[in-house]
Amino acid sequence: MTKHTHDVSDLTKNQALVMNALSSANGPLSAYTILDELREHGFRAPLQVYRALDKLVEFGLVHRLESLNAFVACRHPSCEGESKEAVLFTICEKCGNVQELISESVVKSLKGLAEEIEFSLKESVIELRGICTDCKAA
Amino acid sequence: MTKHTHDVSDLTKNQALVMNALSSANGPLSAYTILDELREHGFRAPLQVYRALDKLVEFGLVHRLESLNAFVACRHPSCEGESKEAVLFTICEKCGNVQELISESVVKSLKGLAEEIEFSLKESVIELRGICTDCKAA
DNA sequence: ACAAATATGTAATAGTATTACAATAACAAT
DNA sequence: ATTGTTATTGTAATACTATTACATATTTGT
Ligand SMILES: [Zn+2]
Ligand SMILES: [Zn+2]
Ligand SMILES: [Zn+2]
Ligand SMILES: [Zn+2]
Repeated sequence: MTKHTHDVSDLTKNQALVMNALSSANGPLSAYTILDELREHGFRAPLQVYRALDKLVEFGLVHRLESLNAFVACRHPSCEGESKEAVLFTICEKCGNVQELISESVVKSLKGLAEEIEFSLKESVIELRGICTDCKAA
Repeated sequence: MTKHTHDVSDLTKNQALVMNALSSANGPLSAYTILDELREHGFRAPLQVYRALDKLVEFGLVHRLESLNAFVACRHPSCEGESKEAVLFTICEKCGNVQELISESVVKSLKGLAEEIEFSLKESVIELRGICTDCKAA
């Protein structure tokens, strides 16, 4: 039986390297950017990155941004388990800044909708595109 | 000044061909699937498809499904203009069925959230993954 | 020690999207 | 009609993203 919580000490070598690359980045990274950063640590092929990413996403430590084809370290205390239905991102189209949030009100309306149309919701992809506060000011 | 409404009669030859391919499909198609279908009509290169898709998406006649890397004809009377903030999709992970919806309640909570965090929302990507009614029954 | 399961290495390939440049067609204004 | 302008199309090459297939190594449980 797999454990239901995960921290860095649970990770394999490659997973830890990828996790570290994402954690120390100030925003989302593409798989190939991660690969390039980890070549000095022995990475040679995309699959090494993709395999690690698969696991990290499964563990809830990393999120995939579908509209960017990129990955970002989770900034929440716990996005594991059920909260995959809930997490959402804002993406600034000017500066690229990405913010991770959970909105109870959004979750509620989505679950209500799903129930209404009898759709068995497993996971929500919610990516809000626009201009962030900082860029509006400037 | 560009017109604010678009129907098939406004479209260029390539745009019309791509629109027709998507309209007659019963679900989303990838750009390369469209290309293959249109080879018999003279299409030779991906760019012919992507250029048409760009315009069709801009017109609101076609939506891009980010989590599928695919495109689908709009099934709504009018998804043009402001409603890009509002449209959402359910995607059945079993049968691949895609449904396009607008939920006032979801729109409202998203706009409320955006206002709260002072994010200037231009467009929402909302793709709900799960199991559709038909597949639950079976 | 042994078997089973998990993780890793490597190469090849498949799938998605854009850049660059040339040619053509559509359109408006002389 | 001719010119200048813009939008559209054609084509090739390239870049970016992700998976399949197969071999090897490591970890885990007994
Ligand atoms: Zn998270
Ligand atoms: Zn910004
Ligand atoms: Zn629509
Ligand atoms: Zn289904």
